[in-house]
Amino acid sequence: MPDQRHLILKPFLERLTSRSILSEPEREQVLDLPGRIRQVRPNEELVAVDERVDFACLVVEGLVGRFHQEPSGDRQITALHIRGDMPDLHSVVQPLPTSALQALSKATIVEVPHAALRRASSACPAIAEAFWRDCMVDSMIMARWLVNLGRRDAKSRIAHLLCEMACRYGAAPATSTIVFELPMTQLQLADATGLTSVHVNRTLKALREAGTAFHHQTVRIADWDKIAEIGDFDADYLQINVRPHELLRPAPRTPPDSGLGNPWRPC
Amino acid sequence: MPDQRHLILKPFLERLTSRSILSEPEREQVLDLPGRIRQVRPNEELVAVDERVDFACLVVEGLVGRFHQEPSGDRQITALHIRGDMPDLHSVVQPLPTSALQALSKATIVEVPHAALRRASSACPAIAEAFWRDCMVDSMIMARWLVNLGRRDAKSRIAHLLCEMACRYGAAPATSTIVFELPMTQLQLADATGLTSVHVNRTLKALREAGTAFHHQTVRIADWDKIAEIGDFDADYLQINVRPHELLRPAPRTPPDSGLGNPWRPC
DNA sequence: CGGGCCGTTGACACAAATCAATGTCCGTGG
DNA sequence: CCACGGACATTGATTTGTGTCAACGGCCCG
Repeated sequence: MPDQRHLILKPFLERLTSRSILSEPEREQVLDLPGRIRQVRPNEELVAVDERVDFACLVVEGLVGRFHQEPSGDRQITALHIRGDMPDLHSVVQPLPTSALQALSKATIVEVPHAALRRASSACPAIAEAFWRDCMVDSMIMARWLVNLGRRDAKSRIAHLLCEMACRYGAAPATSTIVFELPMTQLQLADATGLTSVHVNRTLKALREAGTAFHHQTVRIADWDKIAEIGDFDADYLQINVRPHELLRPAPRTPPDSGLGNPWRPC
Repeated sequence: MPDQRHLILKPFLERLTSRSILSEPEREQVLDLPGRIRQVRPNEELVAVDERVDFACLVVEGLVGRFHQEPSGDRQITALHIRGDMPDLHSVVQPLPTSALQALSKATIVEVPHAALRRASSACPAIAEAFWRDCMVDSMIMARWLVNLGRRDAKSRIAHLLCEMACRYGAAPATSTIVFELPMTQLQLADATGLTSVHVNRTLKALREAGTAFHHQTVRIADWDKIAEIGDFDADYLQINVRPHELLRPAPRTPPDSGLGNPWRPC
């Protein structure tokens, strides 16, 4: 059933090609990746800590998070992943997870064998590079979260997170009212922002006065500029709408070699 | 002067091979990377935001950090890098930085052209994989920092950071007193832990009672177990002393294919 | 109908920020 | 050689943001 498979892998391919340059055969190869579909319920674990995996998870539908559990019982979510994301892509080079992957909502995921991902990436350097780059975008998002937790108060933190998710879902920026589904609870929001669910609740109330509401898993932003300012949000780091050809092609150094060092020898 | 170059690149190669498997010619290729040496003073910027780079920085000596600046003037350090680290390796696939790289102490760095790194990684998939993996270790460290800022109080945060740096410098764990240089100020420590320098000072005083002192850029840990408990520290995530051959070799799926999906076709 | 999970609100406690002053060290220049 | 300025460290008094504890309401689902 290659048709269904293409339907499932298309968002992933689009994610990759939005930031990387892949030729037609390379795209085909991504679309031909095998995988096993799996339906999960809210709070179900996709990948457990210390349990070596031989596949990576692709999110087809729903919201997935990376969870770190403290001995005290406190939890911290360090990443959120939506449809088209492969939260686990790094497990190809790092098969022993140090944190757990868990669904926040009902979700559909596809388990893609590492073997297939490795074959694709070692056969085509461009695919390897695209994988690597995608992992680095996740990393840049995490850096922002670190700034968020380290230097901003509750109102800004939540505003920033809502802005980020609005952009990742493709709903923002926009001049008219923005509405999108964010299938998570206030407690999960607290786990992601390093707050308590009680304080998240109070802060959401305050944000409502600023025209941004989160009710019934739905975010409604009346004034994008305002919430972006509260959250001190700038979407650049998400690398959405970059022009891969413009960004990556211009040769870093002049082709005849830069005179910097040793000549390169093939291995 | 290949001898000097080897001296400089050796710690980097050792970092790579501590977690990845490289053949002899692949190792040679890493050691043959070209680069330009540069001496920097404390607080000097190595890479500025939004300023496209065509090289990656290798830390030969000193301490380097990734800085995010808020409009309010607050700063957050999202990563620290020591000798042998390439804080910038990801710039190979992401040449437009969204945060700045800055020296915390006097430092020696080498600028390695992206062109050379790209040639090495596209010629040898194993090198590409090693680069990718190293970036992912940085990412795992960042995830821990996120837990640190999100869920721990000042004492734990600082304890955790000191533990991490002790391990990365190779000074810990140990049963006897641990002593190592950490060339940063209390203000920089505050910028890394999401605290104020005033509160860092008070917290260091409290940690001194627990047998861990930080004076004159030197950390002295009398009781490793104690400080590790305060910081809720477990070194696993640092991927130090992993056995790459054991971890990576065992084939993820059986060679004759798993029956999961499409046959693989070369591109 | 009842039991959970989630959201909501209030009173209070506390960790960390803020404001402010003083101390120490070190390099520089008179 | 000493005076000076600047960066860093230290300490106290006070404020404030967020956590904690506790109770209640709504809603879905069995």
